[in-house]
Amino acid sequence: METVAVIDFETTGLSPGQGDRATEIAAVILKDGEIIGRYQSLMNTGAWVPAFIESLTGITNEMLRSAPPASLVMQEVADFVGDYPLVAHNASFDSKFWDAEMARIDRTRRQEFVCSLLLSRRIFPKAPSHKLSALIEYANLPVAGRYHRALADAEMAASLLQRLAHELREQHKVNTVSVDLLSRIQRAPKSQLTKCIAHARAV
DNA sequence: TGCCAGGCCCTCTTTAGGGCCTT
Repeated sequence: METVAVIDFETTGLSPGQGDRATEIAAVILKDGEIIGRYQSLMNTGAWVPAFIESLTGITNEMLRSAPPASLVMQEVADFVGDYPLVAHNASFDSKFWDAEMARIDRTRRQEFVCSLLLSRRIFPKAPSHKLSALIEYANLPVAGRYHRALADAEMAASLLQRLAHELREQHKVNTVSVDLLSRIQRAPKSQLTKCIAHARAV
């Protein structure tokens, strides 16, 4: 598989459209099955973190007061991931925050997102749940740290992505797992999934 | 005025509803 950047945001809530902001970002560069680079930073946007979110993530308003400004962090992480395809667990969430925070520094995303949640639903249809923590346990992957902290979640999403690629190669006999194939699998209707994988197997 | 996420996916579906998943 090509080199990809697996990212994870912690935020003040669920929707940038409703005023929610990022509080932490992590990105890991995954190349040839190994993490070769890590970026992690809290970021100060001035937004208030609700008590529930403080409890969920362990990221407090006090911690963010001394964090670097979001504009600096987003410049750094954008430079760090470059043009590598981005991967996230439930990418519809992270892509919204990525695009919203990038727009604030007048930068635009060029690459596509791959979603490990959508892929898991297709490749591990029998998993009891497709939330990240449940999939880590289901696939017997190591817990990288505290859930709901950006670097730990990004590292676990990266190991999950590798396991999904392994499953495609071993169980579905796909010779070459590419980002393009993953993109097509995550978009494939269930009725066309077998056909999609069979086509990839022949390549 | 009043409400306030939104995309995916299943099903007792498609003229819809509700659960999952992210914080």
